[in-house]
Amino acid sequence: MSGTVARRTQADRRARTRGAILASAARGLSTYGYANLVLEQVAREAGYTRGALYHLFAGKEELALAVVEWVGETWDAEVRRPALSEADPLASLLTMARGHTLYCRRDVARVMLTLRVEFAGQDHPVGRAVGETIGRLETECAGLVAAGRRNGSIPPGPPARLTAAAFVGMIEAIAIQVAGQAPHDVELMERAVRGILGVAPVVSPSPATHH
Amino acid sequence: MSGTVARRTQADRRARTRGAILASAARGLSTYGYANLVLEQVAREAGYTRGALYHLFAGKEELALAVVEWVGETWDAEVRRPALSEADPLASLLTMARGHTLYCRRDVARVMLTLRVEFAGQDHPVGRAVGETIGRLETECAGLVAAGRRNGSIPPGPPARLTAAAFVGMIEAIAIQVAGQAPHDVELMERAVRGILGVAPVVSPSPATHH
DNA sequence: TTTCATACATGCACGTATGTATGTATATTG
DNA sequence: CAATATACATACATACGTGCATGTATGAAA
Repeated sequence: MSGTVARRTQADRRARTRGAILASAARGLSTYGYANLVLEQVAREAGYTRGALYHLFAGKEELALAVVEWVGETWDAEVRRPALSEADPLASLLTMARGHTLYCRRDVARVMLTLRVEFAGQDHPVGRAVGETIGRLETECAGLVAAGRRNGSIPPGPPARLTAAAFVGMIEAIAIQVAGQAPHDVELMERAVRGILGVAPVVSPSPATHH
Repeated sequence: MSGTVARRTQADRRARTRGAILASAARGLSTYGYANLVLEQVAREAGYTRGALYHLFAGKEELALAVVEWVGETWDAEVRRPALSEADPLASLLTMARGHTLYCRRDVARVMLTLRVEFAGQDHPVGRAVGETIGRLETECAGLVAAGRRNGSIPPGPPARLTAAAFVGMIEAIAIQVAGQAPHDVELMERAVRGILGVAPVVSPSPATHH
């Protein structure tokens, strides 16, 4: 009722705190990775102490898992679903790459890459969670590649699953590498995707152009 | 003189031990990263204890720096120099990408990527060393891109420096993503490089081909 | 307004990994 | 073969961060 924020319900308070800590943890994981992440700092940057953090999350591992899930959901909504709504498989893949480029202009975007690299050689719940998320994405992209090849929009090439793996790893790398360098980030991303899929460049590759 | 290894000079002994620890540390950094690397394990896998390690290296940081230098040198000899000996800039870039793909079939290859990701957001000597190495490489690749565009083998596109950054980040990612999946790793790598550079695919991209 | 539950803060115990100091074996020099 | 330096092992001190237990304040319910 009142315009002020003075009167707040417990549930709202809890959710707000949880969100702040989650966002802080996402930034921290992006920047420092899991091992170097110090919970004291996470809590302080969110405006709380470790007490609040341990009240809302069972521990460091649960916190990281929650961040992974959170980032995964926003990525799903902002990148994956819009891409899948395209009619053509090739268009879906290109839209996904473009969307990811825009998504990566924010700082939390590195979370997945950071965690995946950090836990690549180990058997850790957080690493598994990231791996499963990426794995599902790869499977889906493999389906798009296969469909595109069937309908002729994508020429044949290496196995769809492997092509999809290269596609996912590549858009992750490029997006971060050239993040924010608009408009070239999108341009380079599209070029790379077309390259991986074996689709010819949009601009005439012929040297006969007027110049 | 004698064929046995029983009689060994101190310098030789030192160098051998140093090499073993360096190799072990490289594997460890590849797999676990810097923060998760535990020196006890590094020494043990090399056949020594932490005593030997601390006798040869000032500490964890110096060890990591030595690994970075060591990996950088092998990469320089096995990938960069052969690539630069190509006549055409485009050929150089393609050879570099191919060479890196083969290089990444070994386990130590991840070292650079792992460290770069881990120290991306921080100001750490090891991170700086990696960053400088990659930076020099990017500068060199930017020169190749510019040269290729001048002589017409590479079509125009985003700024050379940015294109080079995307190139380097991408070959790192793809090589690791599809490492060892011969022969598709090389195929996907070449496709991606051509894509980034805007060069048309080798196989006829025209839909008019016989099918 | 009294009572309870929940959000959050503070302080301590524990494990773990680094770095260093000390001890022992192997190689070099006279 | 003595004497010394160097390669390496072992033992200890220290720091740091997590997890948990306890204490305090704020919102809900009677």
